[in-house]
Amino acid sequence: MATLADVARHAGVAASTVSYVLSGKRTVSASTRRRVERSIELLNYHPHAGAQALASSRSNIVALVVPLRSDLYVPVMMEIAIAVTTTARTFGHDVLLLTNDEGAEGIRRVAVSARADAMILMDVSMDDDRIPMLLDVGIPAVLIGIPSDTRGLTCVDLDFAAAGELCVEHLTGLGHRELAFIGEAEAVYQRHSGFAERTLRGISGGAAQRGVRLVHRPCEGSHEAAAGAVTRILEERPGTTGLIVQNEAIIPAVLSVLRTTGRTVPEDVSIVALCPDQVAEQTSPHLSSVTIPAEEMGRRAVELVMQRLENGRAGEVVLLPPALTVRASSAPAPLGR
Amino acid sequence: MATLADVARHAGVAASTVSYVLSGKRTVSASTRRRVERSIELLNYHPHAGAQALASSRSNIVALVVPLRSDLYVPVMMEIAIAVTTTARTFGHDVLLLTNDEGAEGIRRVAVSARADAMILMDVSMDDDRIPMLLDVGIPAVLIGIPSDTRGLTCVDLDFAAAGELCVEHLTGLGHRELAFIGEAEAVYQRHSGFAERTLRGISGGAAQRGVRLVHRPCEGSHEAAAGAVTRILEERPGTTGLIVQNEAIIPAVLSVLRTTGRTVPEDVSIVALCPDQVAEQTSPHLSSVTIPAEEMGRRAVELVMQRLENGRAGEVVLLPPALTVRASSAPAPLGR
DNA sequence: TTGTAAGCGTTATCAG
DNA sequence: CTGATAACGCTTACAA
Repeated sequence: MATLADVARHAGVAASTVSYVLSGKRTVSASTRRRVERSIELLNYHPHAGAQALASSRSNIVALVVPLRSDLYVPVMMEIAIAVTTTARTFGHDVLLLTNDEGAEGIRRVAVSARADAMILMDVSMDDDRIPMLLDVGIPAVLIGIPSDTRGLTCVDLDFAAAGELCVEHLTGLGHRELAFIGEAEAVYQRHSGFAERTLRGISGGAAQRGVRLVHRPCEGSHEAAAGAVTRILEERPGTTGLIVQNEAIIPAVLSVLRTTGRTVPEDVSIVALCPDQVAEQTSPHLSSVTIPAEEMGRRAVELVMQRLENGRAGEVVLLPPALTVRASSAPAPLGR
Repeated sequence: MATLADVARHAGVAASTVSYVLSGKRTVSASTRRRVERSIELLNYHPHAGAQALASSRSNIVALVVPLRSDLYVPVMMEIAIAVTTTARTFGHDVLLLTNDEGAEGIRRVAVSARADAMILMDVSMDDDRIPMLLDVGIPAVLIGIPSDTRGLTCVDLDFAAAGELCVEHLTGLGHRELAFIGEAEAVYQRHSGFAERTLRGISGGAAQRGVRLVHRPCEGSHEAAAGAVTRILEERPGTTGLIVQNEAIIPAVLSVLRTTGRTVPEDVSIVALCPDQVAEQTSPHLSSVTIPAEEMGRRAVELVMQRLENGRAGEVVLLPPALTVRASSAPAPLGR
């Protein structure tokens, strides 16, 4: 492998000049620039990442911490991870993948060893125990998700409260007066996942404000759990005509159970889902839904973290406004009874 | 941040001694070791990753190239990625996430800049254009998936041919004489995805060998596509009683369509899926299936690549034997007609 | 068992 | 506009 010194010698310039040609941090005359570039080409030179990291104290790596729980919807995680990676590349950064089983210790490890110069965290809970560590080591970071105390933090997330309320608004606008919310697994609420709590809050608030009835049922990812939840809702509140579903994994199961029990969507029951568009369009009928803007969340997270890397200041909280797409699963509430 | 020199000074030893205490590459007397460790603790010392990489020409990073297509089943990809990451950690390595949109160039970039010292590739096609680059730059690599020419390569994958044949064997063993195989999207075959081709080959061969009829229908991920495929199969071959499904995304749709058209599973039609256990157990009825051992594939890939990093030699191809779990979706073929 | 010292390949400061 | 050169923090022969 050719080194910078080799290139300098070959081009007949100083090592620093080669470095500056590469970084553009000072002006270089067109002629020497050309000579240097030619030598780089000829010698097939590529800077050594480790040497750069050492000399510049910049690794050009951003770490991404992904959850390894299986009770969250994987495709959204993956889409965020991919958006983070491709966006990071546009800033000349690579992405280091960390799993959450290392916990706060993983954050320390990567920060203190200077393996990464910034960090993005997914699946943030209201009182996330990684946050103290983050603030302690002082690495620029962005959270995808919003904890209860955001002081000194930069966060980005879908405005899940508004998203929940939007679902309620849509259904009540269609005349539905009894709603049910099939949410995430109980464990998700128990660990105070911000997005789950906020969604619930938005839905509850929206229902209260509009004077419509609401039940909330957490639900595991299995067909059986979904069947149980739907059955119980329809037994306890037979007047229920509007269903809001947040656990993407059980969407097919919910539809299947409704069909089995003789309810037609949307004539008897309307459904609104909180899920990626792709999921909403994979069922029959296609679901009216508030999309999870995974790509945008990943992209914005990188943009924010790069900004922090430049001018240092933190404290921004970006809430992405929800958008509801009406598809075939929601319609005016059936008349009378 | 404390440096190794700081620790050496504080402990009253040479820098090299500190280094050797950390790496264990030469014996250090218990007493000085203790002194050094105490200083490390006290000064809260952590080695600088870039400096280590420069001095040792080892980055302790393995790059993982993930596909960004959406026509492959994402949860499997994610499970592999997570298994790779956690296993890499047990070898003291971190994982750099690369997306395939950088193509072969991304491989070169990471290899020549010494950003990673090894590489794992997912979603390998029979004539993958990244392979020449891999051999050219000479970075130790492991493919998850098996190309047609494996010379000089190390690969690991489920034995998809055997898996396909196992499905056929199971169904014919139950007396089914007319089978249909609902496969991956057309595009997957067109780019010669190894796993898709091998599965098809295993199924075709198994069917021919046992003298049973077989149709193969590629299928996109949408409900509509699945409905179309199932409908067409049952129209053209009304005697079909055994279904093999490889595209995990459409499993709910296939079940839904069968129910809609009045066929009961497994009384009228038996189904065997090639999918993760989790997916097979998320439907009603639970599906008999050959599992995709995602965790094992990721883990083995890392083990193999670490082995290559140590003793250099390549050339191993590891085929994981398939295992079929009988659940509620397969039963003896209906009698006569 | 331990110390010395020469790199590793860049960056960035200081001169010119 | 360009050149020299001292860091950057660690590893690893080579000596002792």
